[in-house]
Amino acid sequence: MRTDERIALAMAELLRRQGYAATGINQLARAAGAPTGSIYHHFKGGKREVAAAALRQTGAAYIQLLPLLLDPHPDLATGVEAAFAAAARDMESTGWANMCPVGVVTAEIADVEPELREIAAEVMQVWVEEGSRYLAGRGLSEQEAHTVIHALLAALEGAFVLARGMRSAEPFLAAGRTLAVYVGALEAAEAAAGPAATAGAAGPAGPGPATGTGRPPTAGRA
Amino acid sequence: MRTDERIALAMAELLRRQGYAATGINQLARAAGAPTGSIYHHFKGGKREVAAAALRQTGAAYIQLLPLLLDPHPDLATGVEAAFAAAARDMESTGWANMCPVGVVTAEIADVEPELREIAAEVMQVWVEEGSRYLAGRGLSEQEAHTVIHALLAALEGAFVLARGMRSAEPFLAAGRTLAVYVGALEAAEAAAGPAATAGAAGPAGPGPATGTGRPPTAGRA
DNA sequence: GTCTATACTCTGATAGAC
DNA sequence: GTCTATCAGAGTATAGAC
Repeated sequence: MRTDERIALAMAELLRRQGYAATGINQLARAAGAPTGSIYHHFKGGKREVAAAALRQTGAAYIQLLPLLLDPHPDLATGVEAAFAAAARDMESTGWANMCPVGVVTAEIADVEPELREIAAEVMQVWVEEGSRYLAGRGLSEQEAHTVIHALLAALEGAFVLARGMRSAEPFLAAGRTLAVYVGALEAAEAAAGPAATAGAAGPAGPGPATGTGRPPTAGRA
Repeated sequence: MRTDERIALAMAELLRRQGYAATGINQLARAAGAPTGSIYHHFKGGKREVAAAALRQTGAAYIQLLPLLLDPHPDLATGVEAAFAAAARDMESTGWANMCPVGVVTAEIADVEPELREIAAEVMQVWVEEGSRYLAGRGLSEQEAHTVIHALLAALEGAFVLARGMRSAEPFLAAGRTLAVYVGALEAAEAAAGPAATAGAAGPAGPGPATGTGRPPTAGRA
């Protein structure tokens, strides 16, 4: 692996464990196996530029997990619930430390480091765009895909925080269940209304398992 | 206001804007209007002890908002949606900076400051207990109250993070809508099953507005 | 490109006068 | 209890040999 890649990767790992302010250049150099001089050679902007590269890198990697986790499940609802359970297992196996660096940095220093906040915003915007495009491809309307991806990302980042504090999988499981129910109701409604409009890659995609009431959850609430 | 209260309050304010590591003692002294010596007089544990006091203080204050925000609404569903909308407005009015200090500190330094993580865990545990007790008092079963409060807290903390990064109210609105739909379905189910068991403080508490299908969202999913 | 040595600033914390 | 002066150490960043 190239040196600059090693440095950015080490930074991402440190960011999600201790945040930006608590991460020092010397510590980063040790973790990356490179002297401090190399860091400033590859990243003339110093610590901030390394963090920026780390955020972009992990942001791009994270959104690829969405199709990877949801594609195997024929209906979105069970896929969402399984994805949250998988996130819980992953975090528990790392001692409740493996949070998302983008979330950590945004929470920590959004106001004091405007440049990093801007990058976090770009990353999140990509999450929303690619995520809602994927969900639309799975049969949700554009508007509902937009709502679901926002709620999903919020629930995920928040579950990271709560699970990390309480050292419990329950935030993930509860968030996964409520979202799965919401998405399941949407899917049932779309299937009942017009399954012809969106010929997704999934096979039969009939109504849910034993829950096919075909009732949308009060589409236009507010 | 007493000096130690002023110090803890100033710390809470700094914590939610820049996190723990980036907040210095001198900055805290300036913000609290007290010299550094006073800080160590009132908090012999130094910076860490001040942060601990700030977390406990704001944690206790935040959970009181739950009944305050939900009591005015006869059904939980609209109350939840309104509460998330209120949080979005509050955050927007402060330039997307007013995050929850407990969430910030937990995300930032849960692993590097075990003592503060422990305190955050205690605060969150109180949130879960008092929150689920309140929700049970509003008619949810104990098990569902437990699930809803976990999902609600996760969605809230996560919405803070996303909204702060993207400077958008949408994470709050989307999270509020999905949770409101979930809670609304629960309420409709309970009302249809047996409205006698839980004689809450609410009045008629009939089925939801124009959505009274009385269909539980697949109670025992997993 | 890699690595060492160092300059300069700021940190948390303390001692002690008032 | 309040406040000032100061310490020892860690922080980022840089200069320059290899």
